[in-house]
Amino acid sequence: MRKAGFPVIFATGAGWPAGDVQLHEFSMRLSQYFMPTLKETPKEAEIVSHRLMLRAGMVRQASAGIYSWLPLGYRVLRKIEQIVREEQDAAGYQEVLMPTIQSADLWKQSGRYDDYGKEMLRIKDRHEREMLYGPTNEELITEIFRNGAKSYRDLPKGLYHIQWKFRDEVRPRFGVMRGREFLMKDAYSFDLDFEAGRRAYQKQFVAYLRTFARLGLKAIPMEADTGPIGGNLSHEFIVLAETGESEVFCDRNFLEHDVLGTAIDYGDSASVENVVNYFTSLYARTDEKHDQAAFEKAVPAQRRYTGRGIEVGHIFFFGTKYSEPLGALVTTPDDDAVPVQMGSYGIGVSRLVGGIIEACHDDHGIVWPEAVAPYKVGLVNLRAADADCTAACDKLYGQLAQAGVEVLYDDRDESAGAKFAAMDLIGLPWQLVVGPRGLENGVVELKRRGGDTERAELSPEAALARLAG
RNA sequence: CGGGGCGUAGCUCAGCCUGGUAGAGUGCCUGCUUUGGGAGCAGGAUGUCGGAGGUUCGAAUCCUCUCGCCCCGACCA
Repeated sequence: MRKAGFPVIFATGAGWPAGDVQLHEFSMRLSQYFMPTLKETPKEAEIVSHRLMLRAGMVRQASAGIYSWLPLGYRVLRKIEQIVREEQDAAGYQEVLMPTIQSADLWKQSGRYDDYGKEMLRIKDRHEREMLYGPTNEELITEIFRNGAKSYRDLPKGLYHIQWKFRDEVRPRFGVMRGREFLMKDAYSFDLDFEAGRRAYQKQFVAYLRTFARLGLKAIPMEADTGPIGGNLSHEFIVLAETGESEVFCDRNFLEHDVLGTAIDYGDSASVENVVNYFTSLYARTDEKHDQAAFEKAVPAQRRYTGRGIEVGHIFFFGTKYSEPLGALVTTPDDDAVPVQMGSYGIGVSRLVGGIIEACHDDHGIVWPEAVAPYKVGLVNLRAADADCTAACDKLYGQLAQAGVEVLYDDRDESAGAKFAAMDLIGLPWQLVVGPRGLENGVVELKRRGGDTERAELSPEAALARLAG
């Protein structure tokens, strides 16, 4: 969502109210939006994020663990994706796009065609060739690299893509948090030797800290098992949420450190390493690895934090695990041929939508962090049948859109209660409430969605200034 | 893949035990009245009762098979 240079489209065709300005990038009338909200919770949804996503009209289940994204949900997904993209770019990674469907050949070379078992969705094409819907992309990216880079002069390199993947989970659950089809960012680093590879790993470590902080989350890096991907340098990033699947023990210093407040120079490996060293020196473990005695020894009582969390990212350094069997060799300055050193770095983009809701909601609905909210402001017209009230709303709507403030305008002829409930449910950070009662006194009401119950009556001009500022 | 549960209106669910030809709330449509926290009254539309077979004069209901979905466990971004 761009902040400047936004497109302005004047509607002239049928279907739009005559003379109305349509600013698709920034604004939407609820009367025209496809946002099928539900008053009651569909029975298949157990956990809060799944319930809220269905009720808010963000997604619909297509089949077990597979979802369609409706406009509201897709907007959030794209915002998360964009933040992830910006931080990958900032860390010096280049975006590519690999296919969802892959040939089995490379997977046989790496030996994972058998290892992956039934989780891998196997397909045959019309020529009876063995294909698969990619559960991940190490093999393919290694082949791409192998064909395009031959020398140490081509290193280091970092590539990433954001693509749908499929893992045929035995038991998909928790809505988009544990779907079979999911959107994932995966990045891959290519370096000449272990030391350079370790630096690449550390860059991603910092990029992850920044990414999750920008998403409005507290994410804690924890030493992790390497799982079927293999290797020995690995961290999981766990987002704190009361409803998280695993119990987490950590030093409170994690929660208080502001990574975004620190300027990062990715070109300065010493400063990157400092950040990594700080975070890896603090105690942080999931219940599986938790050692109460070690916890008490490492962390003073007042700094001990116990909570729950959801895994949203995982980074690995795995050296030559794929470059060796797949023959991704580079020539060294001494004219030797050595397998390239690799790491891979995943973020579950679609999972994050659910993860953020798990971390950010209350009894009334979602409470979006501003960075990923589908719209910044919900403009509520309390009396759509009242000409003056509607005129005031229409004016504010146009002004907000022109100012580049993303606004969803509830212009429906519904009861006030229904509108408030819908706004709370979809969780936009600001509610701008306009009713005849306030207008008599020249004021509108501006409410902050969420904990701090910030709420003020002020003139429309002041509200506009506050939101556009 | 082991254990459990559920499929009846868009959504939540009743009816099933004890067979007689389908209901409620909510949502949707129309009209009127309302309007600051999911409004009121009146009228209206909506179902291959998940599917297939069987038993029966007759099946949402009983029997068999099957498909789908959910929960717990093992597994995982």
